[in-house]
Amino acid sequence: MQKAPFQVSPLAKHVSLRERVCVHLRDAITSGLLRPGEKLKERELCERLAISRSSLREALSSLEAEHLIINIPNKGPEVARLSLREAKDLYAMRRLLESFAARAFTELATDEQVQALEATTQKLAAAALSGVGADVIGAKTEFYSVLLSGCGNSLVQETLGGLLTRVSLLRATSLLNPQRLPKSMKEIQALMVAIKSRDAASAERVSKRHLLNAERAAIEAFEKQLTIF
Amino acid sequence: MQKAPFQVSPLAKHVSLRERVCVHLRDAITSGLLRPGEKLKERELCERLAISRSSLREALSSLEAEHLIINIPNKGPEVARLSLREAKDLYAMRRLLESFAARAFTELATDEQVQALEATTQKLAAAALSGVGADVIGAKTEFYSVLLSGCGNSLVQETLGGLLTRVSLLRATSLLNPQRLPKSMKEIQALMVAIKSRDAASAERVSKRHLLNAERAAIEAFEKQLTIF
DNA sequence: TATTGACTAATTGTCAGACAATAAATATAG
DNA sequence: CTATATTTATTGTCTGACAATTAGTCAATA
Repeated sequence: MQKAPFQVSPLAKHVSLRERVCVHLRDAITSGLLRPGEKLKERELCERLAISRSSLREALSSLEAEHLIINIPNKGPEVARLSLREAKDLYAMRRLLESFAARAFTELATDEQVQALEATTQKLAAAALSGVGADVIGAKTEFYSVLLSGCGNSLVQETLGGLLTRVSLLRATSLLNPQRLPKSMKEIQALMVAIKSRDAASAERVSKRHLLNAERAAIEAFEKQLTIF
Repeated sequence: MQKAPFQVSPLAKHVSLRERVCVHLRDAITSGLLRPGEKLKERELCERLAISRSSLREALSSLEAEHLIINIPNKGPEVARLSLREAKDLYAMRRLLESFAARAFTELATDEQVQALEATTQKLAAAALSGVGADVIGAKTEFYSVLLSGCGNSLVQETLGGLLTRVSLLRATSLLNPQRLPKSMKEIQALMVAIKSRDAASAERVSKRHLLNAERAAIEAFEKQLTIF
């Protein structure tokens, strides 16, 4: 080695097992591998993850605090399910935080960050056209990652990130219809325009409208889904 | 020297021990019994709470997810400390959520709920005059309890509740100066007026202004505190 | 004196196993 | 076929263990 690294990569083993388990389960939930309402048996999970019950239960405690799972006393944890009421509350709050983030990003982001956001928007557009669901989800995640990290408020960043994770609980119930995708895409591009022209007030407005539409579509799908049963 | 040993209240046997420990530690933190930066030794806590390490660590996992404590790898958990940056972020988000709650309460609350809020406001005013800190804190907690439970969005209710809990981390560092109390009180009464007259837009405005002032005072105290060292 | 280094003690992260309490599943009686 | 009794599975909690890491001690040396 020419020169020793100034700082050895702080990743990997120095991350506690509990944290790694958290991440793993979180991913499994958002990716739909674990579905809402699915029961999580401790013993089974321990075996599949090759960890002890202590570590698993600590991770579950954290996830429960994030509302990704709920713990039913003496019955055990299961993947959280969103009721219509909760979905509405979630969207209301998301509207609040996300329009704030959009405005703040417009005001604070560096030109490079705006450019990076533009890049993810184009990637998202491409994915939307290609019709590959996984790509759309990935691009959307990336879009929000850039937007949130440039909003200048890491609390909002984290909280909104958590909300988006929970929204993915709806996806697993296929409540986000691809039918809306083109319209949604146009709204996001409108937001991008507002951001590029550094029009904060407009960005906030456009973002709010976008989320109102998204909520309406989700609620509609939700109710349609309920009438099936 | 150890303080008086706390003990987990034995009430409600059907509530898990982990949950009771969570509540207990949360109270200890918000009440200032455990101060920001204070180290939490597992063994010691186990003894004082008379519980096993498993239960304690599960509770700590939850509290860490709430940002009430932070876990330093291989060193153990300690009560969270708020940086200036974090305090600012926190106030920004609080402004967002609390003004929303004020507006929503004004629009949605029943007359009984408005009356209940009015009652807590008067209790708060009395406490402010009496000058007993604990009473003020108690009344304020009650005020927010009524306000939030009437805002029609339990997610906002819970999230904002969590923020308020974290704000109490500043109190422990005596960053909330009683000097501002009279002015703060007037602002709250102005909010109450807006709510009683069912003027939602005004309630939102007044709430926002109130929080801007509160933030300014907190930041000022924060910086003054820093210059001491 | 201050720095280095080695030794010791304390604390955390993780595991394995135990057991009572509770819920689910099954069998048995009416 | 319903209702009760019994078995079984699973959770909630406790105890004890051990390696890995950190903190504290203290002597040796430059």
